Amino acid sequence: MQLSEQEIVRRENLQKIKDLGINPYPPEAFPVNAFAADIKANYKEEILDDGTKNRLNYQDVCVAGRIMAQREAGKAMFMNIQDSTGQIQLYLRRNEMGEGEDFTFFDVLIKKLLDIGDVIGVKGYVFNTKTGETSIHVTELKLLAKALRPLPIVKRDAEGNVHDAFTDPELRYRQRYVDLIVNPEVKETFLKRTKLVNSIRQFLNEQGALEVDTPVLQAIPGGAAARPFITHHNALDVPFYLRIANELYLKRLIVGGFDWVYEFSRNFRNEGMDRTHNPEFTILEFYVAYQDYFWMMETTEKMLEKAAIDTNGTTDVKVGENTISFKAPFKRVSIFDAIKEHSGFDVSEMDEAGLRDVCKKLHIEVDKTMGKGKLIDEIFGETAEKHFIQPTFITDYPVEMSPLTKKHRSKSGLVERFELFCNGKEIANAYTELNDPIDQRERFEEQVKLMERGDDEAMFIDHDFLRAMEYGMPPMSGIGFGIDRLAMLFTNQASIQEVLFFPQMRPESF
RNA sequence: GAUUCCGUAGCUCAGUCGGUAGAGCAUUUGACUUUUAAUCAAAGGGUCCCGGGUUCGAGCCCCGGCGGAAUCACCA
Repeated sequence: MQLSEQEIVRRENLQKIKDLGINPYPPEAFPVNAFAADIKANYKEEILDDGTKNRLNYQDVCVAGRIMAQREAGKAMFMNIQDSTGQIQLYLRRNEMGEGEDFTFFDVLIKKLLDIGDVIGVKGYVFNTKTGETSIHVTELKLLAKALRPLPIVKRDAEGNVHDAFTDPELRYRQRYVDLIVNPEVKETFLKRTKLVNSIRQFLNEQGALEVDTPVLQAIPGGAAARPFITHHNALDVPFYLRIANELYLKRLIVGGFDWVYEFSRNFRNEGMDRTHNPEFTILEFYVAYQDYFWMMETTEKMLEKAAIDTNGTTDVKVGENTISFKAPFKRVSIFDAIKEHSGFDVSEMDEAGLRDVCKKLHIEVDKTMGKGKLIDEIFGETAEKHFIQPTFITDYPVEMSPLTKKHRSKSGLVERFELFCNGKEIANAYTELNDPIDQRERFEEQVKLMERGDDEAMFIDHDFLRAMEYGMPPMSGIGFGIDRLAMLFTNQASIQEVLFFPQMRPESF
């Protein structure tokens, strides 16, 4: 291994620390009793009549964290350490750190052998410096973990400007741990993502929904139209697919008698990667017996309004140039009205030839494998989709592109389906679910025809799913939310890689 | 998968017309007992992503590859 100058110095320092009889990776617990952010927010002191200070709290703290900066000042020293809540300054004095006249600990270990990046624990008392910085006056220091690689040094000045920011996306994503250490706003983004997920989970649990787990390894990759990853089970000697959706399993559970089930489903799709697609991603799906897609729209509004407030404290979310309001209710527009409004064409009564003609006039590329449904979807995607910035339900899709959806109660050729668009992107997809097993079998057979026509994303027939439906599937409504995209919206990130801790990358060679 | 752009010290970046490789931070040595982008003095640190080619001479020009980003296609 080729070591840099700084790595060699740190390895030498490690050996010197061992030579001093100090374990650079001690096993025993360190009794942390305070955190940087709490101390800085809550420390209090008063000035007495004689001018001396009376420190009121945090006079016996144990704090652990990573050294982020060192400033030597003669026989004293300042450090910034960073714990899970933020940074706080340490103040150390030579004559307080030794035993008697032996100042080895301060002169050698602290001044020479500790480096930026090392994890330490300190005991001491809190005070305010002359310049007003709340700091820990350290009386004891313990090395908890020696760092052998130098961190990127990011500096922030008094105005809050960042200097020498660690920005290279490749390094940030491949070494997310470093990104999280030196870029506090990255940590913020992920904390928000978890707040969002917690809010949704809380909402669903309070409504009486049941969180469940269903198979990731599936013999038939159902519930969506996408290319799957394929793997192999050795003992059974059969192929398995990583799930592209969990829809058909959740519906089986509704057959089994649960009224409302949900799952945050990690799905896998073997498709291109870009700033809105990662090969593995998270969809929240839930299915609710005896409800329809109108009820689902109202539930979606409630859930997202709460999620916005829980995540950002307000229903307004700033995304790039736009401010998006998640205040319920959301607009509802049928897909045909949306197309008419943004393309000028009324495609509601058109056959496949008419649709192909419209595509030609709009200069939309199509191929022979596309059926009526896919053509309509294409026209919508090219002309209308990007205009829906505020949350909008696009409703009543053509039957051809919705093989799992119940036919519309009053409009022939359509199904009871909506997609929720936000900032010009789809973030949810919901149906009044098809529960007629004869109809479902016919729809699957239509998919087989599409497959034969060359559509490699058409759905497989899942015979066990049909069997379950034949036992009697309660009417229900179901929905899927793109959780990563929701997280992007709520954290104002333009790239999915910014809301995934470890986005997929080409494997690194060492 | 296609196109465009990018790859120089641990990090962030300069590098002119093709002519001995530069800065700030970090590192090392020294000074400083309330500093905070600490300051002051000095020093060290490079497979210029990899491999070819052109040239007397390549970080720079040409070709191929690797990695990343953006746009497009597929998709959520």
